[in-house]
Amino acid sequence: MTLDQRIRTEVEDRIRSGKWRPGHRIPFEHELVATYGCSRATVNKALTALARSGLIERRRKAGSFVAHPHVRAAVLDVPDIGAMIMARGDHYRWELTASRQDMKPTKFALEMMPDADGPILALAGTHHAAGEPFGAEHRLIDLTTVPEAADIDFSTVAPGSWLLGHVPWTDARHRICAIGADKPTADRLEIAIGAPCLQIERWTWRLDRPVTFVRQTFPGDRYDLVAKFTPQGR
Amino acid sequence: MTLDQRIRTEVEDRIRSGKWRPGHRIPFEHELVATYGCSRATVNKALTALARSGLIERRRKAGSFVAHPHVRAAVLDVPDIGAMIMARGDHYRWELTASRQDMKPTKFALEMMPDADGPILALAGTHHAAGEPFGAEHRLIDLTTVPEAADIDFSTVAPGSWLLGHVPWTDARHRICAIGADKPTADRLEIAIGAPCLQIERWTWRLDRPVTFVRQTFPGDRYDLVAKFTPQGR
DNA sequence: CAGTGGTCTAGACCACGAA
DNA sequence: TCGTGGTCTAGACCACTGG
Repeated sequence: MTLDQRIRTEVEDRIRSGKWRPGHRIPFEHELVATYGCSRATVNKALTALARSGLIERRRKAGSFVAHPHVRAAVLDVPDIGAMIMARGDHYRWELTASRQDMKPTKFALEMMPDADGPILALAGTHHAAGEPFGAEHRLIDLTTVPEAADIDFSTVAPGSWLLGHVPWTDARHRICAIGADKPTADRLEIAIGAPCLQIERWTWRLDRPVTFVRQTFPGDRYDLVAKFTPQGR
Repeated sequence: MTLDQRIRTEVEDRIRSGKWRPGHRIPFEHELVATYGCSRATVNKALTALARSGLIERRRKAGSFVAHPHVRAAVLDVPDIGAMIMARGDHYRWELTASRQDMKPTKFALEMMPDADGPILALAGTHHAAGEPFGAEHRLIDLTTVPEAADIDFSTVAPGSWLLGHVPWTDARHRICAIGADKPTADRLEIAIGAPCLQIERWTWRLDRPVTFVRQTFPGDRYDLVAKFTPQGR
């Protein structure tokens, strides 16, 4: 273990154990320099890392303080659906049920991707796990941002998998909610109308250009989102 | 803007714009030292930050490379429900409907908090927004880890708010799913039995000791989870 | 105004790993 | 082998800000 790691973990341990409560002033840099017998750069590196992770706050002239709990952030893995299904040992299949290329955004596309103004590729399909419908997907791809998508055969590769591997993106936004299945979705997923479903909508951008919008609908009993995380602010 | 920030953003811009594709070798540290006319420590600081954020990978002797997209991580804000409701301008009220202290974990508690072995505080209640039921909550608090909780009046303060401000935690896990409302939940939320609901379960630990388990159930039309994020690996 | 953290320098030694 | 990144040092100057 390096020295700056050691300083960081020793400070962190005192905070996580509650020995240093929120608001407590931790030793000045020059005090830690004396304690550890190292240079100020090393102490500074350790404390700067703690500040960046949100565990402490630093104020010039005043010192460094254990941060108060503030916003809690969860790290939520959102893997490729096909990879996820295969990872748990089930057979995966993507079924493309509709594909249409519009030169101008349709009403639905304008609503979901208000920044789009050129041609849009609209896809619909179903993810199958172990032969059973697993989730329904509606997707819009902005062909101005991703012209290559026009030439891809999305009946053989799921659009999510292809985009994941071929299109860099810089920002994304998720919306997660519970809805009752409507008639077309219920038919595609072979469930009852009104059955509770988890719906995930994701918008993806690349440098302020919209890349794709996707709405995925999963029967409530077939899909859980799981997130493990540690606090950002204390 | 500091020099290391400038180096970082200039490298980052080239990557995000696609000029440097995944796998591209970025200049060696000593080359950037010559380019920017600064010391190696400054270049190292910038590149180390980029590596920590997952944008580049660094290999001794070989150099630094633009990372390939790998796992996508979403940062999901999970604020205090009361604070969230008040933040959007609605009146918030917490209604405690049940409170029980068990010296030994009940069957339900053992299922949800298998590590618990001592007294458990079991609470149930409803969050109200603008006078309407907003979400139902079932909560277990491990009184061995959080003995202070035994003396708190949870009819006046929501347990989530109190725990958030008083109990440090080190790990948490979320599970998010869609379910149909059962009879008791439907009654409390004033919705139909079977109506789609978003259910969030959260386990919280402090240094391997269980702190609390909570199951929150929200009518599907009243609660969305929203997550904004940027990619970790490119 | 004085002391803190923020940043930077010009060196150094070392471990790793590709050649 | 030997160039790379990883880490560290002993200094320095400065901006900010609390007393």
